[in-house]
Amino acid sequence: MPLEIGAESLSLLKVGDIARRTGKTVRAIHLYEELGLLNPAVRSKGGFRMYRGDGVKRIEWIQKLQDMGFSLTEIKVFLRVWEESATAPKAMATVREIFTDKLRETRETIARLTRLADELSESLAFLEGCRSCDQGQHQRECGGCGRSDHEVPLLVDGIAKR
Amino acid sequence: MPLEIGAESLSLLKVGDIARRTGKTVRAIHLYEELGLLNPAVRSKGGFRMYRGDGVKRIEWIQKLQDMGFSLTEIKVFLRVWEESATAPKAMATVREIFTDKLRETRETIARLTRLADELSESLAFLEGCRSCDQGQHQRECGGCGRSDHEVPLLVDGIAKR
DNA sequence: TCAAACCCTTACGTTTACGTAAGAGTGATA
DNA sequence: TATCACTCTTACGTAAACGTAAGGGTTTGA
Repeated sequence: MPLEIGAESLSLLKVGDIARRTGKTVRAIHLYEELGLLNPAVRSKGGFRMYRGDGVKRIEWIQKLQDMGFSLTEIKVFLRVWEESATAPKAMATVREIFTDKLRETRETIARLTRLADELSESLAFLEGCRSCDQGQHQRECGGCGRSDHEVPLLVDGIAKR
Repeated sequence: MPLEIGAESLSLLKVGDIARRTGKTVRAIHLYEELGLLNPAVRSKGGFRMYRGDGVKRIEWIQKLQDMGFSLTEIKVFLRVWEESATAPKAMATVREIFTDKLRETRETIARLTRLADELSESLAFLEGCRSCDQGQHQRECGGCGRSDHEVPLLVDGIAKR
């Protein structure tokens, strides 16, 4: 008769194993548990958290949502909504809603960052002209060059003020 | 003989004025001063901070850099580098460097967010198929439908686990 | 059975960009 | 001169996502 404990521990991972496989720290995993994002499958009789392989998947999922800009608290809400949905289609509908919102938000962020990148490019183009500035001029006298005010981008203009 | 004080105060702004014109709070402006990002032009004899109009520009500049992802501390370094550059062209070279770095970083962020948006779209497309799921099925039984594992996006798969 | 390597809980620390409150003085106006 | 709105300094509070340390058990393998 084989040892049940041995057979069990073959497929169960300790928190440190999960940490290594996900790149997270043990502390982070503990935190996720405190927040209700991930529970160990069982505890060893000594109290060790024992996880199944899908614990790794759950953490990768959390990571991805974090990358998308969800806070851990939002992720928690996400899970609760899921768990409280009586039927699968209803649960999926909620998930679709959340994802749709986040997709819109992400696209807005992309648009905003694109505008900022454009501004940066403009500023850099403007700064090219500063190469030919009188080499001995002190930075405090910057602004004294011939370039008219309205062509100075805000990103550059703000520095020299004061 | 006109009152000098009157003439002065005509063009000087109190911290509350600056706050209103920039949408920042008084506390925030105080913080910027603590961090060395913005100093009042003078103090009234009673100790009130008095700013010139370019204070507003400086704050708008700070706001823009924050939008770009600079921390206040980074902005401070930015200003110090500028102030310590002996000549204008040298100062501008440093600014170009910082902006170039940030531009690259911003583009990387845009690329990352674009990939995430794509993943979201994929997941949403997948979830369309869940509309036709057996209406009575409980969410806990999700995954029992005929769809093969490898076509389930991580963003969806991670929810149902555990 | 012993030791090294892990794990447990509890709880305070860290960073960022302010929020908020207290107690007191200032400035412009009636 | 009396107000009332504003401002001053000082200093503790806040939210997020862990980091870190302390004191003490648990596993596991030699």
